[in-house]
Amino acid sequence: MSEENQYTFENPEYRKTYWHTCSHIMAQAVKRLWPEVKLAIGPAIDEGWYYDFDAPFTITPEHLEKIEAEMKKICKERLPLVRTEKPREEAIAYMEGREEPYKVELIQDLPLDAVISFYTQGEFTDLCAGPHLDSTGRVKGNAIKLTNSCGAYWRGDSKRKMLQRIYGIAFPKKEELEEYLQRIEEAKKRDHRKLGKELGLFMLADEGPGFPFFLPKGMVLRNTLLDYWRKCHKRYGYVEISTPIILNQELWHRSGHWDHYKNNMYTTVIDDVDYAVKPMNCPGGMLVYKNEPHSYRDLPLRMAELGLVHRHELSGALHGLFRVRCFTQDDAHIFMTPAQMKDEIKNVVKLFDEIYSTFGLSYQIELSTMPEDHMGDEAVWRYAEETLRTAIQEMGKDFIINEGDGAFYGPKLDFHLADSLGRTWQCGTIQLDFQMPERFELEYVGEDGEKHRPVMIHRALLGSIERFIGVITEHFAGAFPLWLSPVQVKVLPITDRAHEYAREVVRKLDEAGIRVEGDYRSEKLGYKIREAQGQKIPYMLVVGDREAQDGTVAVRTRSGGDEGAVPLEDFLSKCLVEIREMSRRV
RNA sequence: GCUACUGUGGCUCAGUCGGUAGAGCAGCUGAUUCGUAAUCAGCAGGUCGCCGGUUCAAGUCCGGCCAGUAGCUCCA
Repeated sequence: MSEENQYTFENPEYRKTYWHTCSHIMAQAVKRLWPEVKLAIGPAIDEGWYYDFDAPFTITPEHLEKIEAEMKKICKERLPLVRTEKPREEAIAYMEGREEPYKVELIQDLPLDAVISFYTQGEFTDLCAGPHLDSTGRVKGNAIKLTNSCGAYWRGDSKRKMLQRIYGIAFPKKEELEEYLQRIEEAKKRDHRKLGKELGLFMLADEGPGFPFFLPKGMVLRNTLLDYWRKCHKRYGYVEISTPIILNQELWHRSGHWDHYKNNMYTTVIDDVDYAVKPMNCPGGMLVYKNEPHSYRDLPLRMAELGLVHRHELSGALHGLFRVRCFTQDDAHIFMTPAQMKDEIKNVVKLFDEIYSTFGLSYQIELSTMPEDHMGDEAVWRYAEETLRTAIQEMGKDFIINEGDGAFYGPKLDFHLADSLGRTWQCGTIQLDFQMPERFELEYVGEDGEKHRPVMIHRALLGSIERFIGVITEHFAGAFPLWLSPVQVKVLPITDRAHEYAREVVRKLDEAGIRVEGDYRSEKLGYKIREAQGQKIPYMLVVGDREAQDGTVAVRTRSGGDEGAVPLEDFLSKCLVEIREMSRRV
């Protein structure tokens, strides 16, 4: 990092320091206004900071305004921030004296040899490792915005007290703050819930919270996506199966799901026998594998399934298509010999890369390791984790480690994609599983004529079809590439005289396999364009007397406007090329 | 599930201090035939999320439930 760059806002380290100091200023403001409020923690985050408080009243937007005003004052006071260190007992006594029980708990939980440091600004002192700006005067008081307040559990533990969290953001210049807030507003317009409604893609009903309905246009999108998915999977050597949605409870006991996942499972009774609705597809896949004997020559055996699963998610977790209670996983179970593992993982990642890049999506990989609630012994887990790690390292991929976040049957690589507001959602996942083959006693006959146990990969690429459609809706802001657009071309006759020719254009495009509609209403051209534009239809073909005469169409794109008249045949062939190439041009 | 907030025609939203609901768009009908982002007129459409309470009177106040939103927890 160059010297002059060190103290600019572009430097992420400096930015974090700036926001961390803001969080202290906010806590100081809160303590000045309401001394009875207790302090919990207040770190800088990727965009801004938050601070958790235990307040005897509900924090409302009016409170936030008062806090902002007080923060402005503190900035003007130019209070120097001074670091001090205290020995453990003294530190505890100090925070006890200040009646800050949460701080006392934090200090008590620090390792015995930890350096315990404090930062003081004026009358306010907080337990903090730092670093900080040297003065509250370095923070621009009128470029601070407290964005919202909400509940948050103390130490992230849902069994402990719920505190009140205030989120804030700040910039060195007021214009930058306004620009940031503007950007958030723009991003909200791309929300897939809003676009899904406007574009007629999907709906949710009170009669089934978390159970999405697909509307005709959404169904075209979904089917087109799946056609593409099937083509790719065939090329990568997958076969496709389908397994039942409901299977008996004995099976779920055998798979381990009952022990580890029953809180999220829907159950039913058929002829006095207990059944469960599948929350995952694997047990069905195991039964298919066991349906016939396998030779090492068959491996790796890649069995894909577009499996509809149901999971009882907490009501507060539901979120449009991103978090639902029933969804279709583009699942696959790959059975292989231990020696094939690493190559097969790479093969899966290669397929992921191909499909994600078709949409222009970038991802972040997380390696999730053994959770507390797991099956199987640790050595096997560590071996599986190591295999996943080396496979992606050898492919030159970056990843972060998510300690203890694996599935109960094995570690996994998760592929996270971002939504319009930068929140990331797990889509793809590659999970290595030594447990399930054991539990289901899967076998294959090896070269040596002996029976061996295969290893298994569970993987989902899009993750959930629903979630993925939500992600690409936001990614494209509803303006899907031509090949994916529910309606690819809209023909707009200018007057009734052009209707006959318009119908001919529609027929020709339709026969060529283009998804085309005509707008024969008695409305002005501008009105029809406005509506087609709002529906983000890639191509509008304006046809009037001139076009009917010449056998042409006046092409208008949703992004570039009027492109002039071309012969219908020329438009059609260009269109077909664009679809075939799955271009992301428009 | 937790904390807070929100819920008015298909959509977006008004509705003051409690006095019995309003607009624009969409829809329908008619007129208009108009060349690149909204033609005009008329009509129709709401037990104000649901249940209960307070009151002479509740969209409005109170309670409970349901659903949604933000975040937490959890997760594809």
